[in-house]
Amino acid sequence: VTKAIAGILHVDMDAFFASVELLDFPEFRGKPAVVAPLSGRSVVLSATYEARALGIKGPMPLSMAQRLVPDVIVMPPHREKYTAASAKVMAVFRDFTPLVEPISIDEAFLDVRGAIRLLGAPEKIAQDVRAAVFERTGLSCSVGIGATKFIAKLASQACKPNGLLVIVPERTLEFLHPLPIRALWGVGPQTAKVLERRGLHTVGDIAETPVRSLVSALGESVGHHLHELAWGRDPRAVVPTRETKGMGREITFDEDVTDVDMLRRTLLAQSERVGAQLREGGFDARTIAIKLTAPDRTSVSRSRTLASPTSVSRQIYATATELLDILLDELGGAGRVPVRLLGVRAEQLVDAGSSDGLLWDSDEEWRELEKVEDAVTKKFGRGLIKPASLVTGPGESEIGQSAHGAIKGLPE
DNA sequence: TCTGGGGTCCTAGGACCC
DNA sequence: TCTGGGGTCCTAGGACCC
Repeated sequence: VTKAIAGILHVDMDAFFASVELLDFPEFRGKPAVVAPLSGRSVVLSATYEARALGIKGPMPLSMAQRLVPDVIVMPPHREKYTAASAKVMAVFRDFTPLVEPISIDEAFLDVRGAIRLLGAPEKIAQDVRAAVFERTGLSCSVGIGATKFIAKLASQACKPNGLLVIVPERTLEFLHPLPIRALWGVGPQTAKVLERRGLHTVGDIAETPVRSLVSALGESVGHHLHELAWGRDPRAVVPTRETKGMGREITFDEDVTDVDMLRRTLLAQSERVGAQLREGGFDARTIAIKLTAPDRTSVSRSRTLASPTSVSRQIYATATELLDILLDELGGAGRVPVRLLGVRAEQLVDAGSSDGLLWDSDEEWRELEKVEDAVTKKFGRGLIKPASLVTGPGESEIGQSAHGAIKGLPE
């Protein structure tokens, strides 16, 4: 056991999407503004601190935010800009230590314990990181420092925005125990309800509760984990690379959809994207899953493990659409099931090339595709796939292009 | 006009194998 | 003919994170 040093940094960008947009729209600076798509069931993806001060927060429905602040500025999202800004920021982090673990598009852990002799105390490093991020991107961030990932993360939450906070090991419990249970990583609305019912309100309450009663209430894994966190213990290391477990696409329709052709068309477009993403990452998927939610937001999923892994979009689609047919039958029959959300996921990824998946589609699949295309074109007056979904680039092999050609060429 | 989309991890039952 | 227990895979569902 090494001596505890507060040498883990958690860097969290401030109001990331909104701040990136403000680089392009400086006239909105200082005003309540949010990033949200302009679709029917949109939620707020990011809000400036001026908007938060007026009560807008988190993934709140846009309609609610607009009711709260009628003149709130709504900026539509631009994912590519956030991806690019994120890459820049992560690159800055790697100038300070190779031990950078991105945990989302706008957050990362940095283990700087090995850089202290070279770059100075963690607090000094954190200031330098903040300055470098601002210099290279014009964006501000907050940095929490602690002896563990969890404490570092809590510290960054506590000093937002544009802040820096060190929690030294000797004062960890003093900082930790008064916090509400929701502050614990892994305590969401459901777990909080269970704990509150038992009279546990603060992290200190959890710490005082015997592990066995936490385990009996929450299960083996969560029970133990929370008890450890409540004592500031978190053995998880900062891991720079993690393997991808799965990838998927899903969409919530503006209005519930019962039309089967529309559902299939959606699965086809999603399968295209998932296939392209698999090929880009050099993966084949062993398992294909679909997910569907009803208007009341209950969700069901069906999955199938394939005889041989694939990254071929049309194979993904063929599996997905079969699963959809099965599911619709179970739920009341095709054309009679209103669908709020539909999605496809590829799971159990293996390295492409380690498998002997089919490269080309069968005549049967072609005919199936043609039928769908015809039906959809008749119904909606346009083809299956919007040009935007035909991603080209390094990930798009001859397979993707064959799909491209097939779809563009239909119907002749 | 009250709830998105990208993920990860855990649990639990049944099948199957040894 | 009867029998236990452990391990692994598959499937479905749920909670959580940002």
